[in-house]
Amino acid sequence: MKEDAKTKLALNSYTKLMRGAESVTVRVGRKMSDAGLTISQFGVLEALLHKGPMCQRDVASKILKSTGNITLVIDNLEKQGLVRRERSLEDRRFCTVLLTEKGRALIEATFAEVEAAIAAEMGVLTDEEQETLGRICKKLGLREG
Amino acid sequence: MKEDAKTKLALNSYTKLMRGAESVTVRVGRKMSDAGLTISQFGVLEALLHKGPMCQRDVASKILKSTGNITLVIDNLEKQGLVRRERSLEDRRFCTVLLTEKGRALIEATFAEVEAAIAAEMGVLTDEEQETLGRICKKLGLREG
DNA sequence: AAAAAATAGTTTGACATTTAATCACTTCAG
DNA sequence: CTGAAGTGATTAAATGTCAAACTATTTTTT
Repeated sequence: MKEDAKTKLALNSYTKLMRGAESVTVRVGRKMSDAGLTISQFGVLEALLHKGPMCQRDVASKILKSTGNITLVIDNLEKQGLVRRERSLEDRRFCTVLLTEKGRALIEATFAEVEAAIAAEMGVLTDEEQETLGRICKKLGLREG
Repeated sequence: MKEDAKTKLALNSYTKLMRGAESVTVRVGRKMSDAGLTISQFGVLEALLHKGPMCQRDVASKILKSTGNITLVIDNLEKQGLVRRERSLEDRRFCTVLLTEKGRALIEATFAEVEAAIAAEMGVLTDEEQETLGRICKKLGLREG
């Protein structure tokens, strides 16, 4: 294959990848905003639900965002009474972030809806296509840089 | 297949799709920020380069952003002298957005780099994988809602 | 022609995001 | 023990993002 055609193929599949991912993100994200949560807020609550309380640094790495960002996201969640900060006593640099009851109820309900939405989105693909997509995307994500 | 396993498969391929897309976006985006452009700014300049001058509404739909957003992005590009607005004389509601010479030079150089980066990213996949990925992602992007 | 509807763009307000600077606290070396 | 270096969190500044309200202009209705 000529270099030119190779580049064309790459650009083409890149564009479809981005459009497809964006498309799914928007539609799934709607479930989160219906619950009054942004994507980041959802990510934080979901991490706390499934991994338990953790410090902000861990939250940040879990949802792939900067720690500066997390401070603000957690500020906003705290204002809504969905999470609570606890300054660690052993090492006072750390904050442990915990779900409140209200936060737990909200994320449990919302997570179920989001999960259903994801299943519906991916459901337009056959099982085999989903497996293939997963395998190919994993290759794309592996590289460091 | 049980419903539960189906959901699991969907969540799994969804996660890999998002991680893969994010990963590629970050690495390709680095080429843009090296040129002092944000992803949105790059998108606007690229549209103008390849489609010619157009009004803001068309720019917005081209890069899938809101018109309120485009106003700001173009404001910032204009400040940097990369684009120019011209209020249409036939219908004064429209602004035509044009590349300046400086803008054209910058986007031509940057586009070449980005194109190369995309080719490199997608190059970890075989040609067949790229075709398959494109086909599957297209299915994901088609639905409305 | 006047009123109503539609359209392009702008503004505003709330949140997100990154990078870099800074603060608070802990650890470690001398 | 004390000063330096390291680490978690916060803050600040710049940009982006959307939705919703608003302005200006044009088109459509009546």
